[in-house]
Amino acid sequence: MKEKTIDYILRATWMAVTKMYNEEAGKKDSTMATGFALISIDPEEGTPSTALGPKMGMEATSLSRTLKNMEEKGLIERRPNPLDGRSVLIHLTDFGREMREYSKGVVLRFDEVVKESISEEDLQTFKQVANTILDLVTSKKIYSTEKI
Amino acid sequence: MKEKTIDYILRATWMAVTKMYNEEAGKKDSTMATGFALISIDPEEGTPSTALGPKMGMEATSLSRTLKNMEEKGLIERRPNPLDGRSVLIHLTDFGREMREYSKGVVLRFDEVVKESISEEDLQTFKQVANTILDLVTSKKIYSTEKI
DNA sequence: TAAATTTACTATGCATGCATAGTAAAATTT
DNA sequence: AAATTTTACTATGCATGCATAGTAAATTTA
Repeated sequence: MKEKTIDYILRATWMAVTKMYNEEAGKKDSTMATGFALISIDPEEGTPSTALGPKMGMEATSLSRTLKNMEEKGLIERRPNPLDGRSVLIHLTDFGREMREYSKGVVLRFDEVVKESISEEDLQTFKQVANTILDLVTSKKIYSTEKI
Repeated sequence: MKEKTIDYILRATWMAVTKMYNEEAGKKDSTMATGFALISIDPEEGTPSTALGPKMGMEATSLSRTLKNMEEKGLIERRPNPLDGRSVLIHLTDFGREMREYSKGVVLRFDEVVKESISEEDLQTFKQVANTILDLVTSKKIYSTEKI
């Protein structure tokens, strides 16, 4: 049997985690991205949405749609930023705070189980390799940039 | 600065790879999933689509749509399977074979650069950790299964 | 063999990722 | 200060992932 490639393994692993997170979120009629956003929003004060994207690793355009859905679900309110007319401040509702706790629990539980199951040293290697791959890819050193 | 979580790192890395593959495929008006499918199709004889999904790690429903798009692009033909009236056999067109070579090049190039940049030992650890996470997730041992 | 079940797809809907395009406000340049 | 550029969104479209539902053929069961 052929050895699986790095990209295959990365994809399979992330897809499985995605599915698991969406299932856990789905138990409370939520989604993975909503959970990530909830966790990134300050529960006490308004969070500018510009702060959320980089924190979550989500692009502004995807985030905008997620926040719209979250507002429709009653998880957040988008209020104008008095300091900047272009910007919005995200405030959690009580329901949002409740769901934030749930989402944090899901993510923490996963992290705990991973840490129980894999040695600290192997996890460090894993993170370092992933970061190296990320750097290789984002530094655009792999392919030429010309259109063919 | 807080240490990034495993899920964050997995997601960021896979998303970067996805984007890169889609960019490379986009240079020839193709997509990542199409490239993966092309690589999995036998260039010489008809491949039953039941064989493709597991090989690519793609569910039947996603694969079906991808194959439909590929047929519309002229990359493949779907022919009836004389041995089974439910099944289809996927045949590459000449254009499909040409694009298959291109897609293989993209994937191989990535694999080569990764192997040049990361030690064999670290890569093995990376794969092993990813597989452990995959097992943890797919064995459903992380969360209880009740709806709340 | 007839009925029930399983298998192999196909269609469709939602979530989310990226790309592109557009708007309005802020910041910068001239 | 006016013009230009940048920034912070928002809207929308396509690709792809999963879920659900439906169809037809094959297989199994009774």
